[in-house]
Amino acid sequence: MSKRSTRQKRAIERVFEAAQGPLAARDLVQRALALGTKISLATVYRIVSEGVQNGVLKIVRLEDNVARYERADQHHHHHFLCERCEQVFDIAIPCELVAHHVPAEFFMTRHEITLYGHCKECEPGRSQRDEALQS
Amino acid sequence: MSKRSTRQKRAIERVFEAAQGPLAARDLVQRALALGTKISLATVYRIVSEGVQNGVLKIVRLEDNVARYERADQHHHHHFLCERCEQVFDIAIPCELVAHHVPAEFFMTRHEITLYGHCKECEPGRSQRDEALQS
DNA sequence: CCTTTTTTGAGAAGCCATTCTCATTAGTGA
DNA sequence: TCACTAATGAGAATGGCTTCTCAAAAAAGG
Repeated sequence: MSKRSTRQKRAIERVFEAAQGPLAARDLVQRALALGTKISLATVYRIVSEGVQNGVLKIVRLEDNVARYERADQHHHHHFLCERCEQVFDIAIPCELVAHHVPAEFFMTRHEITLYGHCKECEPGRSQRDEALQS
Repeated sequence: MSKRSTRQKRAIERVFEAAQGPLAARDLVQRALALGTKISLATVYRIVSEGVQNGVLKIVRLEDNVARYERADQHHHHHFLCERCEQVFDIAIPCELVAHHVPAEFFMTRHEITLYGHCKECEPGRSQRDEALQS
């Protein structure tokens, strides 16, 4: 479907390579910008949609109602959502037992374990997003 | 805050007593109706909002981005989302280990384990919601 | 039963992530 | 470099859950 290589696509690719967890559209814009590539939200959505269709990317949805995207080639893992900076980090938790505790009347196809709390960078008090808004 | 006992509030209370898992606003309307009490979405939202403020109810958000509500007095448990009928069921999974596998740079305040698949009532093929739309 | 005041219902409005539109920009192959 | 298209950007539009508005209904206390 994608016929041309563009600066924007290359930037998004680099952003995903450096990512430590799934990224929302707005994060992708921000990080591409940080790499020196101007890109719009519309373009980000176009690029990740195609990635999802190709099977290159996977969508991760947590309870804050924004779609995040991660590379599909990673091994199984879980997520930690920092409720201050709203960043998501990949985490490994052994989950063999999950399957063993599913009642017989359910057919499980997949599971998600999500941790909530705050990350190292975030001090208690106010969110980084708040800080960003003030400066 | 709530000063009067109304048919609607009593119905919602009964619905929560019979529930096997968290319920979305539209489910509450439906089930209250099934009990013979007409109620509007607006009223349901008002009632559950107050319940959440009082600490009687808790909000559960899964990846389908609708708020569901459950009684706050339950012991810790997890959820199974049937991707056909979109109902959520309570499930118990031992989760002591979760806390032990959190990397030191994170401060976890809570966790969620969510299972996805389909429930007993739902045969593969099409969703119950689709069926409901057709009839 | 009556009055007072809260609650409800229906639909409009709000909110926000995501998608669409279309004029402009920029890959690509020659 | 040129011409041809595909891709992008800005902002408008969409969609769906949730909240608001306000006139009408219904608790509650005489």
